[in-house]
Amino acid sequence: MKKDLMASVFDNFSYDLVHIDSKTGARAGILHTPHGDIETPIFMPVGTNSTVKLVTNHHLYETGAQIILGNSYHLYLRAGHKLIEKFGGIHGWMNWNKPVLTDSGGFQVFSLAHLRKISEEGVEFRDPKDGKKHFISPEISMEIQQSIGADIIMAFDWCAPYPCDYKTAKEAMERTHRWLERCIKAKTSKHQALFPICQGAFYDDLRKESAAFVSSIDAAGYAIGGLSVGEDKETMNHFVELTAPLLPHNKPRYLMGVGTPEDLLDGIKRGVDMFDCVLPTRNARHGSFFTYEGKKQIKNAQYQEDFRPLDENCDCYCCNNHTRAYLRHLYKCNEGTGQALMSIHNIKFLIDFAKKARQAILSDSFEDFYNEHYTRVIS
RNA sequence: GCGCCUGUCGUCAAGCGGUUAAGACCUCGGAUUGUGGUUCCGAUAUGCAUGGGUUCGAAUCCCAUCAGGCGCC
Repeated sequence: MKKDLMASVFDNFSYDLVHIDSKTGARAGILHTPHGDIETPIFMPVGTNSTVKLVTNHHLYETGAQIILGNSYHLYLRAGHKLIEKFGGIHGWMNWNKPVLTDSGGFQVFSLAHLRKISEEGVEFRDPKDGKKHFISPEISMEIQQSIGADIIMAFDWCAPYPCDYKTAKEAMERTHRWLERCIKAKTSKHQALFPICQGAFYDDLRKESAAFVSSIDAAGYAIGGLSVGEDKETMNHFVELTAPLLPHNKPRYLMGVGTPEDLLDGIKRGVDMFDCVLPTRNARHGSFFTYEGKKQIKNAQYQEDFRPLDENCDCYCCNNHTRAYLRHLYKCNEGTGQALMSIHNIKFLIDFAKKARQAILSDSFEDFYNEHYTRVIS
């Protein structure tokens, strides 16, 4: 049976594929959105509760962030999407004038597994804070995300766990597809782009089927979901390599929830354009920081009298102003300023890393860039 | 000077004759991937102020010494 071509309606979005690296297939492009252009490959900082934890907008702009994430599930619980709508959507609410992407809450179906019940209709959640029950369906997720008003909104999907038996993986994928059709029908706003999400867990045939399904929909961009959920890197790379080329070439591809500097290299190499991850901010809160020589832990004794910046090749606010010894002191004293400064560093590190990768692609030398950095950047 | 009390990891401590000498903090190391996390995991005292003694067996009982606290001259 031939499926009718569906369209996720959107205005003011387009993607220019500027250059493809001749040796690797890595892509450089520009995604145009109502709140500005996004140069890809891009790393997008995560700001679940309409703030990138510990980082002010002022510093966030300074990192060169071109787009940030919010989470519709968490914003629905607090502060409430209707309240945010009254402030002109998330841009007015948090006073951020660049693009925003909201996740649908689909991932919380996976990450808060013990607090939910899934049915064909949708998912019953329990508020982790007060235990109160809530119900989110594809339609409700669209309603929430339209009120929040991000530029890019995500389909409400079912991210299967890892490991996952074939039957469950297939069920999750098929339901994700049905939910995608419901999302498309429920979405009415034209100033937002809805990204479908490819699922299929860790089965080649399911991944191929899902990639074909989402590609049959006319959308402004496409996401690869359900990866980086506990599998090893080799496995993840295999499924990115399998999936990415099956998605429309003239649209951006977003690998959800990834990742580390080495994951960015691996993803870009396989044709991924967009990444997001909580790691830079979470790691910063826990004291570890990215450098071009690998990840390090600021609380280690070796930094007690280290007068260097976190990374000598970084020009973030933190590296321009403070030493490792000072930052270590702040962590030892449990001063939140240290975490805030290191969050700025880690975010800028990944944003710059993606930007450098982009330059390498534009000069058709991404393979050299990959080889130069891959082993160094791994801890 | 006399009397009483106390001495267990860097710190605070459990232990009251048979324990692999708890636990907490600190210190040290490691995790973290569409954020329920300033979170989670792991390591660290062959030794209980020192020296003797009693006992099959002592951080635990006895004696001496040293150190600290309190009280009285």
